[in-house]
Amino acid sequence: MPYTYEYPRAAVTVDCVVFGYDAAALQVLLIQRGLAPFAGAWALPGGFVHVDETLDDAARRELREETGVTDLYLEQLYTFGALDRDPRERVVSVAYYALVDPAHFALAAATDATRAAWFAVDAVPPLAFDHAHILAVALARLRGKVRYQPLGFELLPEKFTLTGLQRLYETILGTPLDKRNFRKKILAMELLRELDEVEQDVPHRAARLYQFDESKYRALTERGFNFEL
Amino acid sequence: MPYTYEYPRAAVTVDCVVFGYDAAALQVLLIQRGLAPFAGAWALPGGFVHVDETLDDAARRELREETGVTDLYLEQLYTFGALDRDPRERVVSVAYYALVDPAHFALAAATDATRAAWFAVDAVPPLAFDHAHILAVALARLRGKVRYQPLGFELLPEKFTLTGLQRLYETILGTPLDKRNFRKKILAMELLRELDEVEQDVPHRAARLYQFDESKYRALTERGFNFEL
DNA sequence: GCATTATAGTGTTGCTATTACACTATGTCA
DNA sequence: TGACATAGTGTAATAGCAACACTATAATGC
Repeated sequence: MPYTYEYPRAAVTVDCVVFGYDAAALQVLLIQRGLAPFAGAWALPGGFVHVDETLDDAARRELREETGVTDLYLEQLYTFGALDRDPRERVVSVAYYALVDPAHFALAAATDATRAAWFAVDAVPPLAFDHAHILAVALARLRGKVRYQPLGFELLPEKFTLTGLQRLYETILGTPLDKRNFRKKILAMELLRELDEVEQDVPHRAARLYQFDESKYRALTERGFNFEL
Repeated sequence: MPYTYEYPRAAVTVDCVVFGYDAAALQVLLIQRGLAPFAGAWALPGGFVHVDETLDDAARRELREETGVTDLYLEQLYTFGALDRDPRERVVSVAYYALVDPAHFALAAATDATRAAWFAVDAVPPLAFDHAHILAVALARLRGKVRYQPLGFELLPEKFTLTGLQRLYETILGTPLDKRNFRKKILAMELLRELDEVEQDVPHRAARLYQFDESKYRALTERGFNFEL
């Protein structure tokens, strides 16, 4: 049942840049398109916004449908509205970026229409549409924001070692950090709960495990505290 | 000539939060709506995005048409997609925020359809749609961003005094700043060109005028320099 | 023209935060 | 039990930040 409008309209899509951290590299979740345009090419998960769902809902729905990822930190990134981003028609895309621990869930099985896989952010294949550009913007945002918001924890398992956390920050920021200074700073913030557990199955002295304490963070934030580096 | 689509679609609008600085207060530019919905109410300037213009172009066009403002710093803010933001139909709004020196241009004359005026940001009338929310988000962004990007200069005349610049920052940030420390810091950045001119028509010793040096800023930025406070 | 007023302009010091840096401790494995 | 791999820990020098008050200059009014 077709709908009629007085003027031609732009369609609205959402596209999601899902970051994960694994194997000591920052990864991004891509899907392989089954349909034209760009059939066979890799692309960011995403799709058209339904008329009865919010943008956030659309982003979560597309992620669930196309990749199986459900539980994640999700934040709007930017809205891309170049005239020729989609060869079919005028499409405005509201881009989101998301952070997730890849070990925490299984990717959706491949279907006829789509297949999902992780790629290291510095080794992504050519992407459909303007998705390479969107990815670049998302990376810049992540690198900028991770310095003054405790986002890094979203990419790690619930329990992690201080060295693991440091490696993550080194990977995202692209610079080595001093071990003693890093630990001093992080611990001084009192955002971490020290657990009575150590990592398992390592061929050397095991490191103590820590947990991010969301409630402490919220309490501190209300008192004007600012996370930094 | 109506257009037909398979599914109902969201319409796309742009809305602009235009900040100005005058009379020692931060101001926002509003228009009074002539048409339903919200006829007579004040609202952010904005309107529907044409199918053959980018989002940025649409924002600039609406500003020109509705307010007469043409030359300004304009940046995308956030995209609002709640289901009921517009009582007529589903409308997704890409919001922009803009900075301008109000003294630099004249507001567009009132027409049957619209009338533009400045309001102090802490004394705006009730706004149409979700525009009060959009304004709040824009203010938060401005307050956050002004600390690490030299945005303040966009709100001032080309030539300004150091005290004027300090007052602006105090107004936006809502905190008093130390005069000597402020001057030291700003001058140490070497972003300002010191002019051989002083302010005119003041009933006391006249202050020296300075000018923001955009090219110096770009040069420094490329070398990893970061504006702060 | 002199006193008043209003703002411009200017340095130093103590404190805090940041950086740079190297060794001992502990567990695993062969 | 020795070799190994990583955990875990403190200090000193430096740089950046915050706090603070007086003199200089132009205009105005008497």
